Amino acid sequence: MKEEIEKIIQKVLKNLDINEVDFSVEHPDDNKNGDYSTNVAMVCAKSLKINLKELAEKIKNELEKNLPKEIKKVEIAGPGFINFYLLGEFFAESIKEILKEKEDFGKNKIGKGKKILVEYSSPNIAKPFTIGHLRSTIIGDSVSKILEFSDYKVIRDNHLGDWGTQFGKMIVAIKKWGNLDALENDPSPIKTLVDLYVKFHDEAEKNPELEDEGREWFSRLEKKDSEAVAIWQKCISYSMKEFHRIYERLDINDFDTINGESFYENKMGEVLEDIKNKNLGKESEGAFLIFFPDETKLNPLMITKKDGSSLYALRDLTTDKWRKKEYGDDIKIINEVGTEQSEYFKQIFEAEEMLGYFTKEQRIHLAHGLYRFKDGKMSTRKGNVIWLDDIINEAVSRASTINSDVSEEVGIGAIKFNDLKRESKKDIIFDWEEIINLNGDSGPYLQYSYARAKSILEKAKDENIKIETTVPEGWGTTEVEKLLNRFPEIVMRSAEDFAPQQIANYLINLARSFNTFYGNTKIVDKDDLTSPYKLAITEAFSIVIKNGLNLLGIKSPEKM
RNA sequence: GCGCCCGUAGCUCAACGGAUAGAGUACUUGUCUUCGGAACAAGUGAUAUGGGUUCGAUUCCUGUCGGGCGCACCA
Repeated sequence: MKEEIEKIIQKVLKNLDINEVDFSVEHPDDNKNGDYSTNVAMVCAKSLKINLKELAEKIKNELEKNLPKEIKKVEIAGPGFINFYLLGEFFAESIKEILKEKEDFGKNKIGKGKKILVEYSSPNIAKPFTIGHLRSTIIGDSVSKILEFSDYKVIRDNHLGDWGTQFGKMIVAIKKWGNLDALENDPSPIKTLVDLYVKFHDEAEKNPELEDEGREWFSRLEKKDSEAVAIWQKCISYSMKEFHRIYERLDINDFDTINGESFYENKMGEVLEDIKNKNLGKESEGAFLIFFPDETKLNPLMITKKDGSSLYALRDLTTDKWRKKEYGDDIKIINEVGTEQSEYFKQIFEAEEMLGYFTKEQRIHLAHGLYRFKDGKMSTRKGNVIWLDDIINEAVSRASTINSDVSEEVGIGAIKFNDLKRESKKDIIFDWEEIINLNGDSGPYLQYSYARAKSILEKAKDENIKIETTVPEGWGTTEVEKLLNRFPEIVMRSAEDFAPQQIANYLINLARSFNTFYGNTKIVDKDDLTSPYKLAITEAFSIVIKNGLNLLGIKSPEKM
């Protein structure tokens, strides 16, 4: 419809001999101002320096000659907007469409089947799966789902942190204070490993030589020293077991590739050569780094250390080069990583452009902010990590006060929604009351609304009432109908911006309009159940909200 | 010190350069003995600050203040 209106306006402008105008057609926030609205008159009046009101009238008159049948009327309002009001039948049509397309409703083609790789989650081996990784996991999963829904060919990539100096340190700690055999029977080996790692840092403060020892063991690992490799592999197997358990619980386990950094370890030579061939690298204080043309804007990027061993940046460049070879030159890559690495990614993107690997359009750093805590209860003290399990368990236990049968779905959904409902680059103030609240802007509220709709439909089915999309007199323009109609457009925008937040906020508005539509339960009386069109809206609502929740990775239990 | 990000009701968040800046929560009030009342409705309450661009600025540019993050051998 939007496109149709744009076309008509183009035509009208042509008739009026006005060319090249950059106008827009949008939904007014307040639907008193119509279903669609255009600023075309204001924009034209400016560039043509003519009287706004006269022009608006002229355009309006011309428009009225060309209106499609779904448009009821056109009006000039406010500072010069031209507003379009649609007939109820238009919205009833989209209800029909929703009932027909079901889980496909909202799909769009903006991806045009192109490949896009989303790197997310990426926990570190032998480290806790923290709430920081949780954010990346939740956002990455949702963005992947949204892109897939929008006809992208999505490659979900879990880039495990399984390489780096930290493993040298880990090996030193295990050898000094740990016991490999005991680890084998340890019920929670990761906790033990983390304790050892913390101990390493404590000891290293008193005794800095330990750091050198750690670097040396990492160097041995890079040279495939058998003892180092054996210990390293043990760490991986303990961690992977733990990660799989967590992904299972979060219902996020459809990664296409789980290649750790170590996978790219033997491919780094090529990249080093590229850097040398293009003359981009320079030595400084024994280390090897890339300097950027404008040094005031971008700090140099270190590639290898003075002992020759690799750094994160080299492994990342190698990873991306491999991806290009594997998935094609025109692939886009999204890294879902915290905001603290913003500058680092700028360096990487610049380097990849200079190396001729990718253009900047192909590289996206989707950054997320930190978790912060309102009450000091779960704040991080030094050396005290927040374990993801503790957070999930608390969420589930709080959700069980709502309904114990589906507390797992509700608790986890609540955490996911809390993460996805806001702009991801901003920090999250973690507040349990906000997260679990059944009435607020929360996951449970959406799930509740869905269950309510399902229950109404169930009841109607028992009473043998059929759903029909014929619009009764005076219907077809309620808030909930209008919002249902907008779902595809919201999905599209959310895919363009990689922003699940837009779907999340839309769903809240939709659920609220639905609950307002039914009012308090007293109003859901016989009349409602015998109104086949009202049931059609209910059914459409249940479909859309379920599709939306799916895109956020949140389950929709039918009973709550 | 330099760079990036953020300052919107008491609190947590919205608003594709557009119309009277929306929600939730908290607080006040009303519907009211529940086929889902953990509901619905009403009310109080905000763009940190100075300048600029624009027909129009929470949004863009710029100064100030406040907060977060990053800045060479970690990832």
